[in-house]
Amino acid sequence: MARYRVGLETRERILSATRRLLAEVGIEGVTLKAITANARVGAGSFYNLFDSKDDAVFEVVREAIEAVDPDPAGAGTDSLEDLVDAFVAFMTGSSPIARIYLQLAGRGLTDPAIASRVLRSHRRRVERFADACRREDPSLGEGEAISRAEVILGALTGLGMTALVDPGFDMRYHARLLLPAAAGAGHPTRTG
Amino acid sequence: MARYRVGLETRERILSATRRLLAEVGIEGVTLKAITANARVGAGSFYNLFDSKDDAVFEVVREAIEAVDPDPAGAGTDSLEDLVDAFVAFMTGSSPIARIYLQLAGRGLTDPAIASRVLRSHRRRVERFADACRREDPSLGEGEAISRAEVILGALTGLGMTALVDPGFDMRYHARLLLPAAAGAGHPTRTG
DNA sequence: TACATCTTGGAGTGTCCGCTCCAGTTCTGC
DNA sequence: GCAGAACTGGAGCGGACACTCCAAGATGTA
Repeated sequence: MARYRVGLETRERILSATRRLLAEVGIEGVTLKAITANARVGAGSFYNLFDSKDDAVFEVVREAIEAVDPDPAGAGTDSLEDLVDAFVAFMTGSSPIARIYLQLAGRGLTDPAIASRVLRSHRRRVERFADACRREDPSLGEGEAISRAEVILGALTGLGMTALVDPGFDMRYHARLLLPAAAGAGHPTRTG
Repeated sequence: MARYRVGLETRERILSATRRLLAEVGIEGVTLKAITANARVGAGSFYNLFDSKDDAVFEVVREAIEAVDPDPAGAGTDSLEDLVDAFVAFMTGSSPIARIYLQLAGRGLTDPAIASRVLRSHRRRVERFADACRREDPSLGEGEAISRAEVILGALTGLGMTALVDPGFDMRYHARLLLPAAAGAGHPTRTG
């Protein structure tokens, strides 16, 4: 929509403001008024550059998720431990995008449009983890690797949630417990 | 606040309507208007019986969480597998409270009042899982048991989230992977 | 029965929201 | 340096929201 230089600059200013606000007040607190005030821009300018408020929010989240990728080139050099550590850093680090991401996921539970976007991102991440699993243990089948990835990633998400709600929770410690655990589990087993 | 019989009945009708609406439209879609219309009650009656809309929502969630407890008496007879299965059923079963619970947790990420309620419930559940871990392996220390419980529960929460967003996801299968996995992990270990 | 207290409905209040509209301005290609 | 398209701010719209107010009626108590 933006073609002139000034328009593109305004667009960036709006995205910055949105990013800042998401970090400060979470996804529920971000209003159009706050965004435009923060970006020093009129509502008309905003709608000249974005189709809706959510459009800007999604754009910010998308960019932020891309930014934390430890191997954006897809060289396939990251170990499972690297990925887990990166995820922990992502959840507990200074970037607030993890909180936003989980809030979006929560919304996705009743909003199909959001759900599809969240799922797409989740599946990409599962693939990445599965690849690392197979690199670590080449005898693994593809399905097994995906299962392990799903479990580790699910666990990390849940632990991240706990960490975000409970500041005293040591996510790194608990996440590390997953590494040997996941390596030992290949098939669903009855224990009782 | 309610003392007469009619007031108590109205209160129940309001809670029923809230419960029904939470199930149908999720936590974001529940409005006061919808609740009062559904309960066939005026706004004034609502506020005669509840302090706020959230009050009614929390009450419903609280009751629902109590209802799914497989061992409400606290007899200590539930195995880890029982608890995991119960959690899976809770997440994938017909009751919509799991979805609401996760949505509340998401809100808790930026709303401290909600966060404290969510955390309280989470800690109770962790304790229950930890007790089951120690029953399964009495040599376990208290801290170790809590760690295992935290990991299993975190994983279940994350897997539950995936299951709710992705209807094709087999949560039961993946949750079972956690059982032998958790049993083998006691201390954080470096693997790389 | 007498009467204090509780319950009721729903019109109304204040607030906030996302978004539209548009007249005026700035930008860029030619 | 002109034409036309892109950009701008901000008043204002329509509607949703949680919540208040209160007169009238129902209920429980002595």
